[in-house]
Amino acid sequence: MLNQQPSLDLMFQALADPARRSMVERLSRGPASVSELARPLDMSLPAVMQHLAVLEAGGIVASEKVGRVRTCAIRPEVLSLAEQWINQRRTQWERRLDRLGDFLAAEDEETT
Amino acid sequence: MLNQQPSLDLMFQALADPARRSMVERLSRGPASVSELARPLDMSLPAVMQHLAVLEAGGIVASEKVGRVRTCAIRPEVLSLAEQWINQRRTQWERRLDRLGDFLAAEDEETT
DNA sequence: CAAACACTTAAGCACATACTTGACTATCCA
DNA sequence: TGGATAGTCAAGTATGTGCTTAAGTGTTTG
Repeated sequence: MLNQQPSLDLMFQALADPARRSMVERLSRGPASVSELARPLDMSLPAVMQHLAVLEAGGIVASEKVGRVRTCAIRPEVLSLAEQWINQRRTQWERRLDRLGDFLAAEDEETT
Repeated sequence: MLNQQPSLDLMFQALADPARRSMVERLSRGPASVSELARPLDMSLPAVMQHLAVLEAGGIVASEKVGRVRTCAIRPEVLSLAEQWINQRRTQWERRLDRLGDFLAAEDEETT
């Protein structure tokens, strides 16, 4: 299938859980099976599957089943969307601060 | 007060809601009062206060009350932490892909 | 001083999340 | 073929989230 026009809601939601971030962290070092993702997590396999579903719903991760193993991988372009949203708000704020700084400096200049 | 050593959990959690992102978006254009944040949102003031509390718990926003108005502002350094977490996973994945590409290219070179 | 303003608190409710266990289904391998 | 492997489905439960309304508390302002 491999569709996906993911929402920021689901993307950030997916990243808001330590188990899911641990899975992403593992996947950032390369593809992995479900049980590989599960190994370091102190919870049942079904629980891990549910986390995986949340990551897929957020578009952060894609997976494909071959034989009896499901292999998971990161979707970096979606990760990048979340990154960009944050970056845009942050830099807008910081540009505003800079302009304010310039304004205050100019005003100071004027009065001296 | 102004303490804060925020967790990724609470940061991403805070960003995972459209009302809260709308508040951040508004704040990225400069400080605002609670009712200013509430104006475009179709919900009661108490609901907005609860969203604000989530944003503060995540460290994304700080606020201070002067007289009867509470003024809110973005904490860009915290926003930057979330950004960095994503960026690190994404670039790690992409570096891996690059190395893999190099490897395949070299292998191809060898066999021709 | 009284009314309007800008929150703030508390309580309650519907729905969503993060698990669990138990049972089941396909591969794969000896 | 039969057992181990890797994953999946279905329920059930406890806790968390996102609202609401109703009733406050301080702060201006006419």
